[in-house]
Amino acid sequence: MRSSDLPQVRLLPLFKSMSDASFEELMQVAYLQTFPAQLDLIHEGEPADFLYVVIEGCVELYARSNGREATMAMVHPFGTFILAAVLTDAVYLMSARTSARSKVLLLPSQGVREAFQNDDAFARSVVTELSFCYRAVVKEYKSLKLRTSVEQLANRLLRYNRESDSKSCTFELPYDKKTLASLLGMTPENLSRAFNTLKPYGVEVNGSQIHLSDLKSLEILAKPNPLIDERSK
Amino acid sequence: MRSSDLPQVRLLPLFKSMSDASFEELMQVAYLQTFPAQLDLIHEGEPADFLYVVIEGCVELYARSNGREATMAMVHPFGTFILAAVLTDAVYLMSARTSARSKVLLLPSQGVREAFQNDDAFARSVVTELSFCYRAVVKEYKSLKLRTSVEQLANRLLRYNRESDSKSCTFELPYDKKTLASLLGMTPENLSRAFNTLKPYGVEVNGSQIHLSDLKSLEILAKPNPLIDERSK
DNA sequence: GGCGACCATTGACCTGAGTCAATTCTACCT
DNA sequence: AGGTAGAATTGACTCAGGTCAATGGTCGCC
Repeated sequence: MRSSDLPQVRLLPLFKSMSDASFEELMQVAYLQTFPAQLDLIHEGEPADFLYVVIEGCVELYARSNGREATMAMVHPFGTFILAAVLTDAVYLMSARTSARSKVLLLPSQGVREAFQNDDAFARSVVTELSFCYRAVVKEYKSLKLRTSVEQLANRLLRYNRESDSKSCTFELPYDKKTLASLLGMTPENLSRAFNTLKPYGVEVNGSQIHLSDLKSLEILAKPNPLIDERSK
Repeated sequence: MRSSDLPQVRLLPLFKSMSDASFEELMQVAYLQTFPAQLDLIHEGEPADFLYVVIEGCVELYARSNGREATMAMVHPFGTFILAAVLTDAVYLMSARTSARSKVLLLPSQGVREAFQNDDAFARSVVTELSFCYRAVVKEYKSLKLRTSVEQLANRLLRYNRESDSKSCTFELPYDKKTLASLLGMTPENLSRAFNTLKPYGVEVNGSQIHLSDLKSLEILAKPNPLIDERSK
């Protein structure tokens, strides 16, 4: 790992309050690598050798079973993945591939567990991050169980709009539609139809450009729920 | 809390390696209560005032949104719930009600967070428990996304059979069928039909008694996956 | 013992979503 | 500019699962 990258990493929430000693020790065995898009990083079932931190780009977590594949989550800077497996020295439950060209920090599990033991501040950051990931999955699970496809898409669009700081109600979809469909638990065909269903509610689609011309009516349909849709809650 | 209950609690994985001092401090503000069945304990959206540990009985975690309700998980002795909300001082994401008459330990959030800060052994147990809960939800989420209703039911039956130590392939359903249906993400009517679909695979139902007379063939249908169905992985 | 409430089951029907196939669109490559 | 591969869309069809309604079963309670 190049020392010029260190300051950037040092400031991440996960490492910010760590002692200098633990940080240096951990970074001595860490790798910071840039991967092209669509590269498989890990496979479910493998022992958790590394903790991953996304520094740039975007990583897709997915899983396979019964002959099917589904996108489980997308990880953006500066999220981690597979923290629970690393801490309990278990196997990965999900596979991961880069969705775009991405810069990723790899921390050997053993080192993470040692730092966790030795550095209380780090331990606290880890618990915060773990709780955050946990709650994020619970929200996804709730969304899938309690909403129809159209409601899921509507809420997703409202969320992307909220998170794009533009006031114009226009934004880019962060992933291609195939990935978005899998993330929402549907087929690309059905996503396409869901967009059509939302047309009367002011959802205008042009490639990956979305414009929401009638927020009020879209919200009535979507019934957004902070306990599902707000990242921070 | 009665002091006669203390030894039992002291031996739980979560508290076993805690220092005597921290344990006593935490227990001084704890409640151990027995609740009748079908009693609401907490509601999603409320601030996380307590961490809950199920000592006896069974607690159902459920959520509501968009006019629907779904069972998210069942908690058995000696599982905890709402740990992530307590640690991050957030609101509950799920509601909880007793499914049977249950003995539950209530630990004030503030006390848990203090013990977490002051007692490293406890902090480690907490992280283990949190990771375990996290991975359990990921498995549920995978199951829901990757399996049909019938596959879900088949795997659930195989699991209950595995966990009942009887060699006879006969066991009791742990909850009533309504709850099981909601847990598996379907209606009671459809659960009933799913049982019928499984009849040719040796699934014999008599009220809440289940007998599996052809494990081989059921497994071929279910395609069990350790990364979804094994609690310990 | 009989009543009532609730759960479970079954059937008929409907709807949402997946599948398959054909077509269009887009981006990229030469 | 033309060609190609992959993505997105559309239509027709199928199927899984939900809804509604009727019936049967079980349990607790008076």
